[in-house]
Amino acid sequence: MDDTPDHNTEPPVAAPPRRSRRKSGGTTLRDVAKLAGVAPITASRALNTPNAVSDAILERVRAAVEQTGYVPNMLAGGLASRKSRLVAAVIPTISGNVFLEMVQALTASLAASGYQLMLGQSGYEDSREDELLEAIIGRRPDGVVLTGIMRSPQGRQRLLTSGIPVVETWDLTPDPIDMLIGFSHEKVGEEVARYLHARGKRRVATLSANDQRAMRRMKAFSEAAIELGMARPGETEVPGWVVPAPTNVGLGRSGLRELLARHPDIDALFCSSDMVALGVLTEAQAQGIAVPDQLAVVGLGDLSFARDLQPALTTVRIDGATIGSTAARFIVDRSQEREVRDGIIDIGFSIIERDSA
Amino acid sequence: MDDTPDHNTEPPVAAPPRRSRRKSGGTTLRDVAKLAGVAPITASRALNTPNAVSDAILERVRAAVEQTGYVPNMLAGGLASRKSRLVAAVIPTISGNVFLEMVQALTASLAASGYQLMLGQSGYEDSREDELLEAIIGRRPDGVVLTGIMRSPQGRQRLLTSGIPVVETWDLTPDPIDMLIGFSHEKVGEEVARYLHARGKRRVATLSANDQRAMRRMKAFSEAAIELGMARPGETEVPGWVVPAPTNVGLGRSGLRELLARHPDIDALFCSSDMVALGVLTEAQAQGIAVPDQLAVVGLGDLSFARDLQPALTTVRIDGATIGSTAARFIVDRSQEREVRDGIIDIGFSIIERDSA
DNA sequence: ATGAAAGCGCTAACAG
DNA sequence: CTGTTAGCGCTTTCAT
Repeated sequence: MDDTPDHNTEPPVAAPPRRSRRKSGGTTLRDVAKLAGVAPITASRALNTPNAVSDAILERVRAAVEQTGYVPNMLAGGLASRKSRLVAAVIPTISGNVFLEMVQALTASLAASGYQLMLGQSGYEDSREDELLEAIIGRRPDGVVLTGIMRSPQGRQRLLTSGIPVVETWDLTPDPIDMLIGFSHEKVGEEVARYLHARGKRRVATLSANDQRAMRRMKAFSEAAIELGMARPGETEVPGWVVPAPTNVGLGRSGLRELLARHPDIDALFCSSDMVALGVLTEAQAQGIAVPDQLAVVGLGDLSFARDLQPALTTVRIDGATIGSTAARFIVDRSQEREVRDGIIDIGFSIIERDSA
Repeated sequence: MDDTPDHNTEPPVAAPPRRSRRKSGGTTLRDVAKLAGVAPITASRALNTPNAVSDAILERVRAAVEQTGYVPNMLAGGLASRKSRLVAAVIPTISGNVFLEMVQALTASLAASGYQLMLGQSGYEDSREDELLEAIIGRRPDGVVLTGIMRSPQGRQRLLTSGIPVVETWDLTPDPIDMLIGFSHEKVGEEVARYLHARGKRRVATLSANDQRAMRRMKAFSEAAIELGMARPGETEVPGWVVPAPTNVGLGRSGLRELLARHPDIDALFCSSDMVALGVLTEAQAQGIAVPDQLAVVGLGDLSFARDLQPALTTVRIDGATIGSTAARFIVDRSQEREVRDGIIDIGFSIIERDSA
């Protein structure tokens, strides 16, 4: 509170040698407005809602922008409007290749609506996911796309209270945080088991990464296989080999060797990713094992190379592109206060029958 | 220009029923400060420069943060401090797999320093790159990582005047915008030609994506091959086949077929990516062509699967992880006003000799 | 070591 | 359709 003497009859003085922050030097909306001879807000409108402005002014503002090379500061805009036009995505890792299609579609769809993607990699560990979350929420993104279900209660809570639209993907849950685009990993396992059973395979096995979702697929696969009678007497589960995520071709090759050493009689193998499956195919070829007759191979992901392998890889297709573009649409709609109907969807999967099984 | 009557002797009234913007409802630094019984700036210091604050206050602020679940708004912080802690990366496409390692390393290294990555895909077209740029600069990132050299003069200019640290990667140029981490595509072509020549191959060919850098590698390869005497009389260049980027396995398979139809006698093939090379290997196997004896195959990228193929793929290794982590370091250093020495480096490449050539 | 004031560059709210 | 004003939530600058 200033102790201005009460006999001061003038409006508060503007004088006290005021400090001033260094101006960035960059062109601001103010500069543009001044040049165009309008108020800053009018220039703002000319850029953001051109219809709300007369043609003459629109023209002048555009010219001023052109002349100055003005680029709006979205940090400032975002702070004022509470719309950052940023969307964060959390994926376990980009190098597994399984999520590429989704990220690709997400980036593209968002860009088409003027949004940018912030990428975070959690590395299959729930702990890092939690850390990432704080960094993400701090940027006040207009949406968050999660790969998988957010398990950690703190994470859920944080996201919930942040009010940011959330899309969980790549899995199903009865109580999503917000929106959801996924499929049932259990069903995948069951269907693949049925698929192999129908093709006469009776001695099936699994080769899986040790991540949550892959393990659930394999468990369901094993249970369905047992149920279908594809088990030796006394066996309660199907032979399996687990490798660390993210998977790669080498793990597929060594995995097959390990499996064969323990169970030389297996006639079909469900792999947790196409990369592992490629490894299995490669090792089988190297060992002179006939695919699919001697050993049927099923992958997951339908990566771009799957159809072009020799033999062409039978695999479970997850439509990552649809997951990505739908997630983008959900978030853009939400962030523009449009209602999102059917924000919880099971996009399913399909077994693409090719030559390896 | 208010027309306040000049007989007004009172200080401007504070009264007029003032509108107020809806508060976000979220916890702000102010709330935390109030709870801790300190000024906002002190709370700010407790969080950002803990050393500048007494232990007692530090404790109280931390408790208040804990209690309220406060998450700093980095948009606001970035606006005030001119540090967004965001770094933008522009890559042609994520789906080609060649840049994955770099993106992976970039994300990880940045995250370790508290920075986040914004991903933009330009799609191998310079035009989209220009568009992206505006969106990027608008967010005032603390750095921009470009894949390849920025060709467009407007783009260069924009970046230059923006004052944002820029790292161009994956290529060399005498006049980079700012920092540079790359290698010579011409040298790659030459070295591969020499490599094949030394292994007795005399009828070499190329299978390349139509992107700028790949084409330059192939051109240099062809010229070196000619120079080395690996040409039929009158030939001015080596046989080649061009496919659209991004490459995939299918293009490799069909590419080999096309090449063989036109030049049945080729004995070595330099592919512009490991994905294409995998396609070539697959097609060769399908056709019963012996690799490397009948046909040597060299890829580029040393993707994770290269070593595990059968035959293991001889390829040109580009250390994407180093590109990514170095770029991250450069940008973090710069953004913290630390000097970056040797900001222009040629990281080279190496030919990884395996079984396919 | 702590605080008051003044913005960063923009847009929401209200008024004409 | 255009303008005024008051912030968005934080940090800088200056002062103590």
